[in-house]
Amino acid sequence: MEGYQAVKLSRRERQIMDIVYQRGRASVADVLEDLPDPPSYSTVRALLRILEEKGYLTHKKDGKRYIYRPTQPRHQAGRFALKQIFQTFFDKSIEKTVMTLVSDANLSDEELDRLSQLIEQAKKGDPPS
Amino acid sequence: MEGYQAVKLSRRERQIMDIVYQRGRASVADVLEDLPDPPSYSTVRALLRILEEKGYLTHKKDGKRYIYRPTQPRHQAGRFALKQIFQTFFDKSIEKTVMTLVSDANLSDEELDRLSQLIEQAKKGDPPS
DNA sequence: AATAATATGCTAATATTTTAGCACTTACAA
DNA sequence: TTGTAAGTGCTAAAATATTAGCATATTATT
Repeated sequence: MEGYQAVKLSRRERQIMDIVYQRGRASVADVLEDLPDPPSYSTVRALLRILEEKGYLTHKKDGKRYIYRPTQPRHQAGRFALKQIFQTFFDKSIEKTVMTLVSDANLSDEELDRLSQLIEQAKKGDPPS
Repeated sequence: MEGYQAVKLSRRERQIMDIVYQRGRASVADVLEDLPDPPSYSTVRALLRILEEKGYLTHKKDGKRYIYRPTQPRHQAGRFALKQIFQTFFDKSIEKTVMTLVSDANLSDEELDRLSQLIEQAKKGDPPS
């Protein structure tokens, strides 16, 4: 039960993992394109190789180039990252975190309706903590 | 409008910022206590000094020791961090992010009620996007 | 006022991260 | 096929981050 161990990653490694998660899968060129203060092509390749060695990424060949993907499913990594956030910035309160998201989001009526539904379900289904 | 530039921080710097945000304010000893794979006291002092130089922290004296605080308010840093998360892991969808939080949270009935209220307000107040 | 305990200031060594570059491979097109 | 463009593999240099340790300061206690 490890999750997305951003804690262990260096700055560049983290940036790259974020990019790969955002895109779902990425070539070296893709990553380079999205990287802030972009380093050289070689650098990106080296980092991708390291991340693969560490087990965070895999690659497969696509024509002559490699396409990298995260080994951990995105949803799972996302949950881990969220946990980190609400523990660090929102007094470990999920409620506060949701409040902030909803307040800032400017969601559409449909989105809000779906959320209402979800909350209703939660009320029925789960016993209060 | 910069926010919490985790992107620019090294691994240790990030860990330390997280600790200081979690605690609100922290002495060197506090930080050391919470750091994973804890380094030496000296190390922590050096990193805190660097983070202060970079403008992320300030300190004031409390008796003979320094107490460090973030310069950016926690709420603001939290919003920035959340943005990063839902962009990276949830298709830039705040709705998906909230869904995940609420599903996983096992919130109490009271908390759920407060959320319902918030959503109702959002429906009335803000025009749909 | 002297001492002990607990801080910080600073500097330099060490370790890790980040980088570039050269040698080799592969896919494709002339 | 052979040339070329666009990849990768690897290694070692350079830059940054991390660390320890000595010198000095501060506070509280005796």
